[in-house]
Amino acid sequence: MSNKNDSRENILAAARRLFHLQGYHATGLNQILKESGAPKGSLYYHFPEGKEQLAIEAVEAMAVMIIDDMNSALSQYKDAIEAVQYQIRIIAERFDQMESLECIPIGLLAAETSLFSEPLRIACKTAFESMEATYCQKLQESGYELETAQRLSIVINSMIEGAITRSLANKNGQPLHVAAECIPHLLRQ
Amino acid sequence: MSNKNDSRENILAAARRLFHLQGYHATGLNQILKESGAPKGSLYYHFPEGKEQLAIEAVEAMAVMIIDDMNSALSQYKDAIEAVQYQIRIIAERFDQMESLECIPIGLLAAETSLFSEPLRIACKTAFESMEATYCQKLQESGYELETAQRLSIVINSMIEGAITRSLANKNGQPLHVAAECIPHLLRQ
DNA sequence: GTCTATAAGCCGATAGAC
DNA sequence: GTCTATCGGCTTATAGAC
Repeated sequence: MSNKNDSRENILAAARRLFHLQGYHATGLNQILKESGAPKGSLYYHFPEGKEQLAIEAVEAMAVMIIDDMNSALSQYKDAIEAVQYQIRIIAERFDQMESLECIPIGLLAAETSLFSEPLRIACKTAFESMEATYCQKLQESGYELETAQRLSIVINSMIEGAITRSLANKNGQPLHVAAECIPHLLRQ
Repeated sequence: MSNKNDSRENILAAARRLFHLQGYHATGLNQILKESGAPKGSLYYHFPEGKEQLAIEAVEAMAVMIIDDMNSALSQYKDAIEAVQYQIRIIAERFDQMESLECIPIGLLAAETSLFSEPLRIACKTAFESMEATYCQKLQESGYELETAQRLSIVINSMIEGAITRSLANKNGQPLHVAAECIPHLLRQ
């Protein structure tokens, strides 16, 4: 009863972490099982559709985590421009210290799997839309009209995802810092 | 003599195409060889360091191709803002028609391999820098100061990479079209 | 429900014939 | 230089004991 949930949750937590860090194709089920401590039979009992189902649930869990972090950053400033800048700078500093790079973009999974698995593509798309809805709400609270806020949310999200990838290649947070500097120009329109 | 180059070039061309379309870990050497028609022995003769070397050279070849496309798009308009918008819209239309999605972002390879292979990370970083230098030159020709042009080039590149990924998840070019609309606000500063 | 043993196939890489 | 046969290890997935 509680064991069931524990086992399932352990597998899912390891999957979320590893898929987020390494991507879909670089992460093997054996690695996930080793890290979670569960045996292979459990995985297929809890996730009968195998790796694809596990990845879909992992993406959903990532989105919850990311949006949680976003909200706690965005709530630090009332003004949307300052809030988004602050959120980007928090991510940038992680790259400067090359610590806890667990937050590699969901975009990696999206790009890897969009032409490969339709259900996974939908899961990534839904995750992106939830993230954008979070920006959208903050922008509306700062006085932007719904339609403008929606368009800007997509651009902010794209820019951050791209800047994270760029920062990975750079091995520092500079591209993210530059992105943060541009937010005022992007949002004052 | 010419056979040698043919074989090598065939392998490299297939590698470039497949890595660009599927990413590093999803692409097997067997698939590359099958597509290029070469046997496995040839691959290790021409690329003695194996898959990693092949991917590095493939990334370099991708960058050349991409920059070529960029230049022919950017040269259509004298004004940098219009030129970049035009370039983005060309990519967006490919996604609208879901055709020739060979141009999946280099960011996929960068994100996949940055924490995995240092030489590959450097190759991706260098590719990004070449792309940014191309934007930078166009911006300088439109009157931007060097330092401003450099910062903006990184942001443009990040935004496009992110918007391509976002468009992949969306299965249409809308995020790229929205990004193109934002270019004037980003560049009028 | 939990776990093990194993299947069937692909991976990157290599040895060695020609 | 070109090509084939093969290695050891990994992959996802399953069958079946407990």
